[in-house]
Amino acid sequence: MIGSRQKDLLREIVEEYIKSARPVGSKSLCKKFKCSSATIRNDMASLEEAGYLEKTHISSGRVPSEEGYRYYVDNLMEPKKISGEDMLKLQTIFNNRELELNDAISKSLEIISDITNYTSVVLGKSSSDNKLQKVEVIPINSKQLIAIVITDTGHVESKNVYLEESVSTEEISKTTEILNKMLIGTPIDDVPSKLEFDIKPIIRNYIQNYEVVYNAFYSALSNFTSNRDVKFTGKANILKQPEFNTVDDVKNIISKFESKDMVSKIEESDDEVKVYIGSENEIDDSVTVVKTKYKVDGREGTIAIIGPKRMEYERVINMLEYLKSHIEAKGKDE
Amino acid sequence: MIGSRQKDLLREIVEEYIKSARPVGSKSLCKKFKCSSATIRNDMASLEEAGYLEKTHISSGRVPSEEGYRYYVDNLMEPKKISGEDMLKLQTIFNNRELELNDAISKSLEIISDITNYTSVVLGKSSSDNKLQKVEVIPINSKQLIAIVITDTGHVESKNVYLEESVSTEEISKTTEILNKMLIGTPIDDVPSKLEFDIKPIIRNYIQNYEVVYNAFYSALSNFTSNRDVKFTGKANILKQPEFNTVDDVKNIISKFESKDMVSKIEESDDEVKVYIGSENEIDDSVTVVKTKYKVDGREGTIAIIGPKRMEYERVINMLEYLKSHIEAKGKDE
DNA sequence: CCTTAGCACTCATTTCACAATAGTGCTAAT
DNA sequence: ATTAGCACTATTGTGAAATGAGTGCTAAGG
Repeated sequence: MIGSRQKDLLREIVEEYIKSARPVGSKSLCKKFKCSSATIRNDMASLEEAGYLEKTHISSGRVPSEEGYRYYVDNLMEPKKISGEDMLKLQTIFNNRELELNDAISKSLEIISDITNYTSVVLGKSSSDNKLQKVEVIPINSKQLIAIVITDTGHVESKNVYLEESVSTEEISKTTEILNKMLIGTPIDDVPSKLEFDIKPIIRNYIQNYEVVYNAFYSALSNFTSNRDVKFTGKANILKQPEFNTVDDVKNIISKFESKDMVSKIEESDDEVKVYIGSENEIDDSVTVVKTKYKVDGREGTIAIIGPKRMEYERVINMLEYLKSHIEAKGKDE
Repeated sequence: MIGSRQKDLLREIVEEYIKSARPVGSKSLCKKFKCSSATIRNDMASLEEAGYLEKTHISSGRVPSEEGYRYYVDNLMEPKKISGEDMLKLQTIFNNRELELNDAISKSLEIISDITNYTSVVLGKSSSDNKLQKVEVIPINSKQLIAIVITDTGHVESKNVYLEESVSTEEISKTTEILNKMLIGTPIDDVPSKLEFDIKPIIRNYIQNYEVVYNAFYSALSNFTSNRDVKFTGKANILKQPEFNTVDDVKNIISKFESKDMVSKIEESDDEVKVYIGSENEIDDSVTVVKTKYKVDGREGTIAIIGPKRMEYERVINMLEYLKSHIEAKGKDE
């Protein structure tokens, strides 16, 4: 248990450190707490004992520990409204009806990244409860087709289909007809199994060279589900943060950003804005990831901000909340 | 004019520096040239006079200047075949018939980036001489449609269309019919002007609320031309090069990579593999960009390798040539 | 029991001097 | 044209000394 003045002290230290990026010494807090540096030092010692503060070396000022930030985020931070200035910059984007939702999201994150000097990430995918609305097949030549899948929410994806052997036009259109008849309304995730168990037996009866056709369509239609994309904005911005002041730090964080399995590391399943400090996230111990899931008709995804642990938490959390709500509002009236 | 031994010397110095990344001293070259370090020094002085060599400080060994690299690439480098090892790694990718061309390109560049520790870039766009093959329009609700454009080479793009006011289904399908009748076979670049001058007058006669419909389709169909995409692979790899050994160097090059107008900086219009050393390229004075344009039915683009000026020129040039020819070969038989 | 003044102590940072090293340019001799 | 010899010069590394910010602890006072 820590006392009430100690809470104030912890808050003050965290906020000061967020501003200055320098260890906070006892003397600098005297005026604010109207007491001597020795008193502050005593409280600091308790807070260190409790695990909320750390020293960089034996005679340095104090720096928040991971637990310190966590305590600050959970208990001390006062939920401010998003600042008028920040809001203004984001607003213009969402007021622009011309902009498509995806572009609006990208643009917003660009702005957030620029004004905060953190890195932002958007991960999008088509919602798994999308339903298939139509399959179009367009022949390019005797061995190549294009399959186009449209979902009920207006998402379109196309895929080239290569046939091992030539197949007649009638057989293709026959297959397409069957596919449409049987697949319309099917959730996109269920398409592969439906193809295998319901469609395959039927095609077999109608189509001569059914294996060739079936295989081609199977590979074309079953890859739609896992379509995700990670987009980073402002990788260079986070490097402006003073924590990245050695070559190795910089190289390390850039490599982490390039990592292949970023999707799984970023993806968030919680609707709230969540904060993952240091070792709580999978990217890197030296950063904090603030993220949330958004969901609008037909699409869902994660938006995230990556910054140093010494991050402007209220500001970032507020901006993400604001952004999430605007994405979802804009999504609805599109 | 520089003499024959001096050419050999320049070649030797460039190659040694490429290997070691350290200024090359006169003593280290005695055995190779069977003469004393003083002789080498004399020749070095001439080469420096001629602008091909530089010193990092008054008493350091020599380093190639930009002109030195240029001379090396143009006159001294002996065009080797691509090494068996390098080739093997790339071959397996192009032998895999499953892989789509775009994926094959990405994968190859990933490999090149990994084995060389340089950064690679692919910039793709649909070829400007593509022709429109079909326009599909699919209604989502009374105010939203999806327009799908397919080109003769099998490229598909879709765009959401928002109508300002509700328009009847018949009017939409009527418009679609007109569009298809008049636009099939039109080069994709010519679509906007054809819309304005040929189609608009016709729609006016058939469609009641023609302005709403026309505007929606115009904005949907005229944005297809400029669809390009830059994809970097291995941004972190180039940082392994010893030239990036200060925080500022690293931050600087990463910022350059993030720059918005990368498309124009990377895009190459020459079919040959071209080398842009230092200030010859638009990215950054400290790097060399080796790039070439590739062109296959329906698509064209640029592949590029970015490395330090101290780059393994023959190797990179060979790999790019190899890659380009394989891309174009694979493109043909798809 | 909480607060505070005082003091000894620690560690990071900066500065300076000094030696070692690797290279050059120049001159004079071959 | 080549080379041996020598003076000269930056860079790199090392170690010692000075500075400064900040702590922990003790003892005294509310």
